[in-house]
Amino acid sequence: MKLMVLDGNSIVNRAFYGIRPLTTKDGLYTNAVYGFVTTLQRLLEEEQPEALCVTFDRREPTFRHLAYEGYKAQRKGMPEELAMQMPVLKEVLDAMDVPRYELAGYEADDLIGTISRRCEGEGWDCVVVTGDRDSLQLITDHTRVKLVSTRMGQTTTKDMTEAAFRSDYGFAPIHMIDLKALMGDASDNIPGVKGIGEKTAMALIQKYDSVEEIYRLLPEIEAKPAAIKKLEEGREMARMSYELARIHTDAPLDFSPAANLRRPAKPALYQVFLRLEFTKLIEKMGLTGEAAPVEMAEEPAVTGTCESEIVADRGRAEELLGIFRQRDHVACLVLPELAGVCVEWGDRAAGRSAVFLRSRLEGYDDFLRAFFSADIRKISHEVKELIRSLLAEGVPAEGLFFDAAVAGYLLDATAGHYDLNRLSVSWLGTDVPKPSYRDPEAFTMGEDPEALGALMSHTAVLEGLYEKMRPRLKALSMEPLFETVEMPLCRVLSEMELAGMQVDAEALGRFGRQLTEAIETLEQQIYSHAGQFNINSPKQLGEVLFDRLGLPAYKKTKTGYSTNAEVLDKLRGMHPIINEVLEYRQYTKLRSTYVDGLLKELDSDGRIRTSFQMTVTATGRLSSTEPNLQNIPTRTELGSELRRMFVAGEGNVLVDADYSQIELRLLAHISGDETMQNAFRTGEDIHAITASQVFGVAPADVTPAMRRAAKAVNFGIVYGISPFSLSQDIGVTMGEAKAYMDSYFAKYPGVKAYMDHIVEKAKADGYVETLMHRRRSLPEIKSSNRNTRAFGERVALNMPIQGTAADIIKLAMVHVSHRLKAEGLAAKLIMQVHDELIVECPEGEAEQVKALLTEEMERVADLSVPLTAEAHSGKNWLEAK
DNA sequence: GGGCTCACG
DNA sequence: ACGTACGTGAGCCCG
Repeated sequence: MKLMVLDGNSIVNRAFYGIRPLTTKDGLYTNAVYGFVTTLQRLLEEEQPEALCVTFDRREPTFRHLAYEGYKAQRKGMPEELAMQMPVLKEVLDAMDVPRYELAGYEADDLIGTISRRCEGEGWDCVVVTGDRDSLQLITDHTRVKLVSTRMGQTTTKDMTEAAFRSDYGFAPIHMIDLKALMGDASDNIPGVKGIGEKTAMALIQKYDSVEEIYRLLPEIEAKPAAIKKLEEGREMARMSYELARIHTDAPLDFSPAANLRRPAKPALYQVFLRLEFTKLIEKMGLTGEAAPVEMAEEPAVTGTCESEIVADRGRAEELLGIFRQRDHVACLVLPELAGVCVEWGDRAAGRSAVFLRSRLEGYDDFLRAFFSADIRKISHEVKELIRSLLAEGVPAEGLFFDAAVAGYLLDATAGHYDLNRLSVSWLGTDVPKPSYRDPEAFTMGEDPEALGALMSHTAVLEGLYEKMRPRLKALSMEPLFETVEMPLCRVLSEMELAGMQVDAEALGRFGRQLTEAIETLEQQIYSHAGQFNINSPKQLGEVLFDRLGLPAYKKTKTGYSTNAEVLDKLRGMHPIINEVLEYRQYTKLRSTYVDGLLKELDSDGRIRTSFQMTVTATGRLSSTEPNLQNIPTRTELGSELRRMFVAGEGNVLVDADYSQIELRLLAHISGDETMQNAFRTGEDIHAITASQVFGVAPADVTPAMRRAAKAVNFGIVYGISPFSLSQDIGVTMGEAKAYMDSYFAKYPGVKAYMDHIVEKAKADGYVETLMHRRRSLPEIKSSNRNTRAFGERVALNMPIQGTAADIIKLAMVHVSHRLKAEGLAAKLIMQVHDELIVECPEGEAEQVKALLTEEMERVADLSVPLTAEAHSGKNWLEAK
């Protein structure tokens, strides 16, 4: 029989510092609890112990404090963000029915010591889990310590048995106490013997085993005279330290291993996890909310008694459409492939639902057209996807005015996921597990009542979400952003995704073959220097460059040598292999990500269709996936050749319009800095003007190097700069970088003031926002961890700027799209790359479209500086830039 | 699945 | 002493 005992404080601390701040919608910190629970789950799986318990320290002083006033005196208190999680953790453990032990006057260590001895006394084995090496003294034949350590963000455990300990330390575990008595322990403020360090102490204990023995033989022991002198002087300290380091195994604890046998979690655990929004864990641990008080318990279909129906005749469908038109709104979800529509209406007390299935309802297509017309107002989930499937079937798709995923994203942009279940958990406190479609066929035929019931529950959740989220959007002044930007954008993006971009597949193929030739040559050259190896493996490449060829390794990563372009660049000229590897990397990147990657995504009509993600980024930007068309190369000449492969369709051209310096203009506007605003009003090259002002030279005397430096500072400011990173970026010393920044801030005091102000404001509010009130909550900024806090400060500087730029271009997209239609043009918006829009249109429309694009893009925001956009047209993307 | 590298704004 | 610019996505390696 085996009992596992956790050092609660040690594990929770490790979890807290190992995971980025994590909060629920209501601002409750949960990262330490989450880390603790996942660690515990992993340990249980690994060890499969029959019994389990956790020990905690208490705040009261212990006998150690009484014995020595310096004991742990310098140890800092727990940071507030961690302290507030402790009661929550205890609640979780109680709900998991895991016994926990704490005792005034004793540390967790002493309780663990006591527990392990009692286990042994009753013939049990004991596994101690802790990050603290003190506990190693407890190791015996029947007690093992699992040391948990976090290095470089990686959590590893090391099993310390008696044998493992001996091979590491060279003496028996119990003499860990003696070791500590000599060398002390800075973290607990155990003094040890002054002047005796780890090396000497280890050697002494290995030779003489114990402090007692060392002092018994003192004058004659084998050690340097200086060490002997120090030992003589430190005799008292050693005795005291011994007492401090010795873990007590006789605490007055009411304990027996059998009382700690593992028990199933209580139903309360589900409720607690819901509150903490641990949906992943709920799923993984298979928790259910049988006891959950859910309005939806009286759910339709499942019981068969409710007000729900599968609509199988035209007349009834007509009748229901009439009812839907009378209502303020209804909720709807569709099945994959548009195989059916589930509609829910009425309030939660008297909800009704109906399912319309293609397989069961004659005239289903007519129903779709009627239902998705503007006279029925609908709330739904993932409206962009819904509109896309409707448009693909030729159904206009109107009247969708609320998307729960998009609303959820606006209300918490860093939540990460907005599936209905998660939204339901965090907004309604109930969960609606995904229906398992055991037999998809039967389901779409309406013959799987359980799955049908689940679909209806999902639809029913929408109404609840709407009722909770709408007032919240209003309270945060987000209604205009939601109603005039995000919701209309759903349709615009659907249309863009459907349109796609035409690609010259033959040219792309040719380009790929050229790359392959070059790659094969380079491969041979590289092998000729170093023999065959996998050049794509950073590990193998690192070994070749730094071990075999002996080149200097400037930088390391968590796992070994760094071989990135920055490092290799410094090695240029030291060996011909370097240039070859850099070229090889460039070519293989182009071939695998772009040539092969894009050809894989080519549709049969010669066009590539990306998906735009509108609920992913923390700042409000879009992202593009499968394939990502927002990172097509442009910075190198060879790479930009790929843009030649993105072409306009027959008889068409591409019109490309981009904002000029939108983020810096927003910085000038938001910060109110007059000098920077004036710089933009002159309409000249902003980086050159900055250089002239920062370096104090006439505009005509600005050298390219000065402009480069000024540009780097301009960018750096927007990202939340530090002298170190600026110096890295432009290759100057940190002192010089600091000087640039100082003179920048002297020239643009408004920018400096803004930076200070926004950080202060973010600290006070716990969030930052854009001009249109798009919000990002920022728990990081109150962190007690320096690095985390510094990250929060940089985000506070950057998000309002990057996010406002995102607001602006999104609004422009909506306006552009509407105007292209209003003017009866065949032109279509097909692409967005953060500050750039691409329209495809017949050649004859090009001039009109250029004018329309720049006009709409410039008009959407009224800033204190001009907002300018430039448009060009061409037969392909490269030409149109 | 995480780490590294590299493509973009 | 430490770690070091914001926001993304994809391909590849390796445990």
